[in-house]
Amino acid sequence: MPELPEVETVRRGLLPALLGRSLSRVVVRRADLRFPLPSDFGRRIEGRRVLAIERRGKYLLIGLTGGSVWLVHLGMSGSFRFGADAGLLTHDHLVIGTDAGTLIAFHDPRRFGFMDLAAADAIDRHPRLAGLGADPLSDGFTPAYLRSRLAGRRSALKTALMDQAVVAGMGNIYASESLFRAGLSPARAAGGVPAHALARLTAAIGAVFADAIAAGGSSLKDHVQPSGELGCFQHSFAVYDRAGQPCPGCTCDAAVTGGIRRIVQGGRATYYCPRRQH
DNA sequence: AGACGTACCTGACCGC
DNA sequence: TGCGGTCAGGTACGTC
Repeated sequence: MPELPEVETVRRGLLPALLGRSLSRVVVRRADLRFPLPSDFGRRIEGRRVLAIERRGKYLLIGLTGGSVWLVHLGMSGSFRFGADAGLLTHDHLVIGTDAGTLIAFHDPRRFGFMDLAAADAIDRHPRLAGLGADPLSDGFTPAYLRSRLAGRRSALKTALMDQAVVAGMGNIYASESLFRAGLSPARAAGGVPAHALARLTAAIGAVFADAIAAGGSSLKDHVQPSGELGCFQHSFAVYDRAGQPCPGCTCDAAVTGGIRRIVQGGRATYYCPRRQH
């Protein structure tokens, strides 16, 4: 589930429950996520107060009193779940109780998620964050930036966009969606895209992410889903997982043209419209 | 440095 | 109903 828009939605959902609160009780039920939790993880965050919840790319940065930052990556299947007081589920690996009485579980069936603790004054040098490219919601994400990062790259444009050093927070779904919105073929050589097309792409990425966050935010009004999960919302995609269907606004007959095409790039599924993306 | 394949883990789904 | 194969929105790491 989690690409940038989902992580941002999770961040916003966690804010009212955690900001300014103490993590009064922390129970580690499974320490072996994608990587082992830091030693004494539970003891080291227990009793700390949450000063800030930020996001860089797909990483959540939860600033705590005592000068440490709790770093969270949701991996492929991680989520935070309210309502753990009604009972824990399989794959609730971490349970947090706040001084307001809220219980929040970190739930991750595939255990591709991971966490770390870092010193706040050295957070920029954290190995997971140091190599991240510009976040598309930041001022630094410009056509000129994208051009400098893609220059000389021979890989396919879609593959390059998913490199976290190029677009922090880009994932497989929104890479296809952004390229559709920009009218660019995912198979183009990344280094050969002209400036005017990169300007379109920069805007398309921003718009696709903004729309997805808006959709998440609106469906998150009650901010606890029926499942109790944060950040899981229905979102309709223009091309992703729609092979054979007509793309939005298409005038051609999908039965004749074949509609949206699915290809595999770097082992990942890519969806695009061969007639409207070049 | 960049590009590519593989590994990690569980669950859902499909065809037989 | 059961079983094997395939696929899934993530990153890291070894190798070329």
